[in-house]
Amino acid sequence: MSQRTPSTRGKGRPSSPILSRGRLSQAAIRIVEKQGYKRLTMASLAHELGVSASALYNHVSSKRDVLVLIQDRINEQIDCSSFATEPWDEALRRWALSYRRCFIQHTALIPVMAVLPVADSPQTLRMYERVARGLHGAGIDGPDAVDIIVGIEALVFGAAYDASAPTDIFDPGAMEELAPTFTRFAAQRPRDPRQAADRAFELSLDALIDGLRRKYTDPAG
Amino acid sequence: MSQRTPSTRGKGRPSSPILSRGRLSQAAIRIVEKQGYKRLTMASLAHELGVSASALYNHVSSKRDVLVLIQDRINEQIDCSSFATEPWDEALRRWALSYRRCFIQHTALIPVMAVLPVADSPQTLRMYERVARGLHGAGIDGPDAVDIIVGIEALVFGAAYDASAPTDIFDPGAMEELAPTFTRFAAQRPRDPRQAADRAFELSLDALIDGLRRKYTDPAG
DNA sequence: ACATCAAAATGAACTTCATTCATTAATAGG
DNA sequence: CCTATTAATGAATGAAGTTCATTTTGATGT
Repeated sequence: MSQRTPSTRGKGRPSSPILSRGRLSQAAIRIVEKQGYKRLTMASLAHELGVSASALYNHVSSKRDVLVLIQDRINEQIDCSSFATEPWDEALRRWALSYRRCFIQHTALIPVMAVLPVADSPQTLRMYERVARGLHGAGIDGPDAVDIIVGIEALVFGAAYDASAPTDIFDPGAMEELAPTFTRFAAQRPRDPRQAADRAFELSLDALIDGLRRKYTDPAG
Repeated sequence: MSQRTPSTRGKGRPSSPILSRGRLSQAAIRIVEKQGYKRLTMASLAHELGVSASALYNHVSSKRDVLVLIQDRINEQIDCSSFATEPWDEALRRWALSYRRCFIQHTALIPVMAVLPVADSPQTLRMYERVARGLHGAGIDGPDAVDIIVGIEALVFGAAYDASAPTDIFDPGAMEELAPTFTRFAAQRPRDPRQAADRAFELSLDALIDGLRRKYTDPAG
């Protein structure tokens, strides 16, 4: 699965290391941002780096590995800083908003990430640690802290898909009579699908966090 | 995208219709349940039906189409009946539990479903209608009702992935020192990954619904 | 019965990918 | 300088989805 770090060569030597896991993931992200995940192939990645496709396999063991590398880099951009400054509930909210914002453009990673052992993703682990400490500081411990992380993540992943859904996703087309109530409600949403998705996410996130607040912040405290 | 219904032939006639969208999705589900999504190929599906792969394209326009058909059949199994008998919050809870249970074995469908126009999925539309009516009966209307559906679905999708994650997903391996707090908390979860995932989902679902209850059920009422 | 026409099935070919392998070039250490 | 290791190459493999020209089939109207 994961690769030993294979290159300690050419330290400060004239020859620059042509390939490395770092360059590889950088190039992969470049392709994804310019052309989307459909266009990210081992061939296109190799082309971007000026090598042949088979050369990549000296540094990663599969395309899935490439996706894992990308994922770890994207995870770096998620903002967990609020746990240092805000109450746990507000920090959780900001974390979730940032998390989702980062992954709206990367839904293709979700099936990989969601079942990826944290051991393969150091940045993810760092993120979890910061959140766990934030919750710990608020007196939320043990399995519950992990469950909260997992739950927020689940909502974030699902909501990231929504934001990338097509405009007409709730247009019932010829089947309107099958669902008159739903159709009427759906028609009242914002026309901009992104705005509609944002609204739905924030509604659920606020409700979730409100529920957590009630459960974990002693009402008598 | 979607196909006209092509066969109205052989009604009650001696010759049985060899292929149809119905048989196709039935066979696809059979393969998936016996051998998993990895093994569901156009070739294997054709084999299961005793035809050649190219014959399938007279009934569906792509493999994605096959997945859409499967999805609609699975959606039929989700239990929405509680909206007729229970208060909206409890009904929402039972719906979510059933929804997740149905899709734990079908996470491969999630990337398709999540961005699928409802017009391509009659059973999904029927389900939404029942939920929307249930919420309407509780005085929850318009965009908010849709946003609640979308939010619950998001949580369900994300949580379905969790339940199919490997046992050791939170084992930090060699990086334990990067995340001591998180590691300690994670170690206290149930060993059975399915049980751990169930617990996390129910914790978040309960919190979410509690938050919704507070928002939509007048505390003075 | 028979001719006809459209739907449906066939098998071969095409395309796109990821991945493997034997070989070759280059580099660091002794 | 020699040698072992590491990395890059290009050709080949194989799995999948998809297309197409052609044939088969079955229902329909005469």
